[in-house]
Amino acid sequence: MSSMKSLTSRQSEILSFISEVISNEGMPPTRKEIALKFGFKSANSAEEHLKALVKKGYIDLRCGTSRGISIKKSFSGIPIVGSVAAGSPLLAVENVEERIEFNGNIFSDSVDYFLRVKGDSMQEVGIVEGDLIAINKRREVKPGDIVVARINDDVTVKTLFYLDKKKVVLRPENKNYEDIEIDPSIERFDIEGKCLGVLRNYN
Amino acid sequence: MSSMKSLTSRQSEILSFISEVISNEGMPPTRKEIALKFGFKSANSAEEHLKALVKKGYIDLRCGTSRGISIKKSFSGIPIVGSVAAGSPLLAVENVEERIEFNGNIFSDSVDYFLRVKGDSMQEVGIVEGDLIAINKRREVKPGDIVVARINDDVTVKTLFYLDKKKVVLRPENKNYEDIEIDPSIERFDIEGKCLGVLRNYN
DNA sequence: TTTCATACTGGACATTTATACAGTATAAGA
DNA sequence: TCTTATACTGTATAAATGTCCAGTATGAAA
Repeated sequence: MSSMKSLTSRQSEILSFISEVISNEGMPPTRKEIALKFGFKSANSAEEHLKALVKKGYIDLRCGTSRGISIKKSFSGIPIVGSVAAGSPLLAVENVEERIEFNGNIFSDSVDYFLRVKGDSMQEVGIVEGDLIAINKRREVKPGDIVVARINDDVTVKTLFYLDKKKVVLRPENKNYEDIEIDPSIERFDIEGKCLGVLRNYN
Repeated sequence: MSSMKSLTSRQSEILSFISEVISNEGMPPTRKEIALKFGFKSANSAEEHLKALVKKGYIDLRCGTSRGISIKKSFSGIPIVGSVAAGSPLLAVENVEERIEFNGNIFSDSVDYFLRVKGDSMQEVGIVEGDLIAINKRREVKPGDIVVARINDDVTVKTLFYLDKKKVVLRPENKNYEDIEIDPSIERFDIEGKCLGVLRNYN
């Protein structure tokens, strides 16, 4: 898992396309459809890319079967980000504890990853320790949104209360905690994404 | 939606099989695969069943396309049960407010339906008004489980605290509410299912 | 009674599809 | 430098697949 053969940008595009077609059309594409999408004049180009993806362990091909492409479980699905190592990107391999299969039109935007909630600072809006929150990566958020923010090296989930160039206020949803005020010109501050919803699994 | 053309048992079996193959194999079956499954000696039998399903509005066929079967959204997916009319079965048409596409290995058991939460009686465990809770239909539950129960004509979601033939205690997870004690030999009491998890969508 | 829907078998055939082989060209490693 | 991986075009072909037509048989509806 850690030493994963890297894909060329073209191969990566192909893999994304396959994944996209599966979720949009409900079935994997044919070689011809891949060729059409990328402007290949021969279906064999698609075939060769597929073989490369098999060789590198990203997909399986069922031979003799139309549309017999399946994306290997370990690389499909949406990553669950557990504890975040200080300063590292959220989606760095060491932060991804697992991946889950998840298809559906449940949330209002696409889910880039799930973040496992630590602590009780959001318990009054029903977000509790261990919950998975669905995150869409974006910089633009508005007051009232529940956001994933990075303050210096720490990642936190709070309600955005106020935001301008000189001042940011993040509000915990728990009477025992106080608002966090940040001056982005002094402290390092970044919006990592917006919380689209919550997923909790009992047992 | 309400006056849905009914399927014959064979058609229903075919539809279930298609749905099963899609979720297991990641692509719809061919006519031949359907024929194989049901022991038809001709792929045309499958073709005719597919046409019947199209005619009755349960699926779409993309012509000339291998495996071009798609189950119509309105009949796939998992039902969301909103307010429950007194005395009616949870999954009665009038109680289903919507359906959502939902595939994945997220919950510990299969989700039969989602129930939309009313009120704040479970807020201390992070289940709040408007949340969807994933329910698995079953009679057997144990203390500690969050259950969907029917007391006389009312449906309620609570933590099961105690259960024997003469006494049942359901516990709201909110200090403002008191335990509900039922004598199943006097009151009508049924376990409708177990809550597997929570789904919440902001915005 | 005639029609129609259901549920099949059997055969035929055009398309779709997977997939091999022969090339061309470029860039990276050994 | 020789090899190997990448990224394509072009051609070919067997197998898979969709889909039509002609039957048979049954039961329900008109």
